[in-house]
Amino acid sequence: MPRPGAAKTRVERAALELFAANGFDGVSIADIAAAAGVSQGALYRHYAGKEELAWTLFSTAYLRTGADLDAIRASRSGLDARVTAMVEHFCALYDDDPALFRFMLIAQHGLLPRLQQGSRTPVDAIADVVNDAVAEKQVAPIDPAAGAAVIMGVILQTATFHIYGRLTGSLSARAPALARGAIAAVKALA
Amino acid sequence: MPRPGAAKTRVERAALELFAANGFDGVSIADIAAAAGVSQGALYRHYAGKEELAWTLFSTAYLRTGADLDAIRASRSGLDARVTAMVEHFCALYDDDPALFRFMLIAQHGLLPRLQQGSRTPVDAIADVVNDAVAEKQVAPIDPAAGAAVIMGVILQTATFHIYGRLTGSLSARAPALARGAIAAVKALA
Amino acid sequence: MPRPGAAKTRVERAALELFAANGFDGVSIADIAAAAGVSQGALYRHYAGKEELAWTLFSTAYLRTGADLDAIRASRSGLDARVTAMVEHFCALYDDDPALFRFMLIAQHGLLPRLQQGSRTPVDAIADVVNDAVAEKQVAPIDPAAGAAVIMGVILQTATFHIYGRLTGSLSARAPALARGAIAAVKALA
Amino acid sequence: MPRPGAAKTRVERAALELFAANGFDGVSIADIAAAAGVSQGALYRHYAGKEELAWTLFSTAYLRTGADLDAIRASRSGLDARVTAMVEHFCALYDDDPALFRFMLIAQHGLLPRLQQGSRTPVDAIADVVNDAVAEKQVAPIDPAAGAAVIMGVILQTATFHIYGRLTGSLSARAPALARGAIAAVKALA
DNA sequence: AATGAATGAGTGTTCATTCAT
DNA sequence: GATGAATGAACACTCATTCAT
Repeated sequence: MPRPGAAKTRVERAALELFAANGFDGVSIADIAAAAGVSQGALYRHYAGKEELAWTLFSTAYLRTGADLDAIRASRSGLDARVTAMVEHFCALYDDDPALFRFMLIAQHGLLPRLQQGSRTPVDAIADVVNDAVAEKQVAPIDPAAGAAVIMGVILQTATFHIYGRLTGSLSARAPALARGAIAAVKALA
Repeated sequence: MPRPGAAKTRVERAALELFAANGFDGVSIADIAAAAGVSQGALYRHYAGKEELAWTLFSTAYLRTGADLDAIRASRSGLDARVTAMVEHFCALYDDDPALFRFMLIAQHGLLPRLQQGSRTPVDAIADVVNDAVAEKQVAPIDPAAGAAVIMGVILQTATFHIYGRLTGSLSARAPALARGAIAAVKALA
Repeated sequence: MPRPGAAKTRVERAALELFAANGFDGVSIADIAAAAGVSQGALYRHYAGKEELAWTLFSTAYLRTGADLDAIRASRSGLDARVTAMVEHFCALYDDDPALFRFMLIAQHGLLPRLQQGSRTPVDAIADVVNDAVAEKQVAPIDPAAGAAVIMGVILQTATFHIYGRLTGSLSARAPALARGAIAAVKALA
Repeated sequence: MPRPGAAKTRVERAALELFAANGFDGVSIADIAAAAGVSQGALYRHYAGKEELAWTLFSTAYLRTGADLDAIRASRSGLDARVTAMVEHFCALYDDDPALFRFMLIAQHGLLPRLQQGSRTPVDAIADVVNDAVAEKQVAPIDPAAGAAVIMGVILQTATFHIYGRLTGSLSARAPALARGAIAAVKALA
């Protein structure tokens, strides 16, 4: 007799791991239910369907990350400090829960278009940091989205290489170098 | 009464566009056949199955890109010149055939593990460029894979932003800035 | 609103009759599902696939028959008594469930090789009876398998003729004559 | 440039071997064409379809065997001499072309019903031999079909055991014993 | 609340057959 | 006459979802 709520947590964790490993279409409701030790029907008490389950997992994690980055932006000033902290945050996120990170990386292709306009995504937070830096003349005028692209590219591609085994070891150990790379890249864009 | 061979070409183009837009699992053989104006059975004369069709499209494009980058590396010297030419190459690739680019971006998650060891991928070519630069003391010693990650990240994430509409206009116009960003990022890694 | 478990039984009966009448490849899952009054998908809750369904039906009936013949051998002595009882058993089997008999006759061509070594088949039981008779000098030395062949041939070909309408009436009525024929054939082999 | 007619022969041989090994449904037109070294389309110049090809092979061999047995019956007298010759004929048939024998054994389940009434089958020839023996008081009165069943059963089941490896060596070597068994079985039926 | 049997639409694939060349 | 590309109907099987218990 497990305490209520435990089932939901187990389902979410199982779904996350399976989605991360096999992609959305590579996982069946039967897989998730089996991994979570729950009946298939029970899943539908908590989620309207498979898609909604994935969407809940994704949007929660994605918007949470956006909020975290917003908090970093609010608590620091200056492009260098902010980007450094953000890169560290991403690296810690990856090291703490690679499955969650990989899930976000994979799921965006199918789920990003579903985000309602105005949501604060990680991209928005980073673009705002770039925008601030331009406004404060820390960097020459550039498109904030273009700046956000190179910052995220440096991080995410490094994570991707790690997933595929081209890089090993903790990502956090690489955070300082990645931060330097991201900052240099933004400044060189202009 | 189309001439023979035309069917195969039409199938490949249709498959590429559909895969790029909807992902491998989001496209059925029926979809491809309908888009190509061909019967479903006809597909199986040219490909052993859906997976093999996708694999052929992917590996052809991916290895072709690897070969192109190897050619660029062979025809130039110096980190800056090589990376600049490579970035230009990627941007032109994207502008010429965004569907192909997006397909490669999407398909790697499922198909990369299938590449046989020793194939020359785009990553290998770029990593070799970084390795050369280290050997020639153009940059301080860094892991070639880490260097390749930031270079590819700068390019691919920018392309991704373009796909999702966060950036507009031709990517080639951004090539010089991206090249500067990529080069600066690599040099700052050390 | 049929009670649970009824579906499985109905599926098995429908499959048996259809396989007996049309052969394994002459029956589709759709046929079986329709005859059983069940959806196609429901079949897969009970069996991994069409092949496994046929295999279950066959091996159950075949090994059951082997066990029955072993029991007959254990409960009697002497070639004549044993063969007579076995022939009666086969005839009763045929009369009780001609579809099952015909299914076994047909299915062996595809499924016999799948029997794992060491299983007690009807052939083994009969061959052992012949072997015993040789050991006890009731018949001159012959290959037990050759003896089993003629005994089974007498029975099975008679059943086959009945299936094709060359013989009519209950097979059990013919059992005594068949038993005499089978016994005489074995003894004449030497 | 093979001489005309050669293709048809190669097709028939290939079809026979494949059908014998894999059953009618286990062989595709593509398989046959490939094994015969002929295009798929070419098959339809000689046969209306796959079924007709199988039917031609079967009816030719089956009716030919019937005719052979009729000839044996015509050229000899007495149950013993006739059955002995017939058993020898079957054994020689098996030894000379096991694939053909196995094909006939397998194909009858699907194709026998297609024989038009009045054709002289092997069964008819053997039943006539039994009938003659009854008429000539060589055996007590029995149903000719029942007699034919035991004679054929003795032969065919022995052949079946040989196919499945339960018996080895040439079948012709077993012909005398089999003939004795078949004759004894018929006589014991009454 | 939870189960798991059942559904039915959809999937990738096969294959006998046709027919333009 | 021969070829092989193309067809289209069938096939076994999967799976998200529903619902009686």
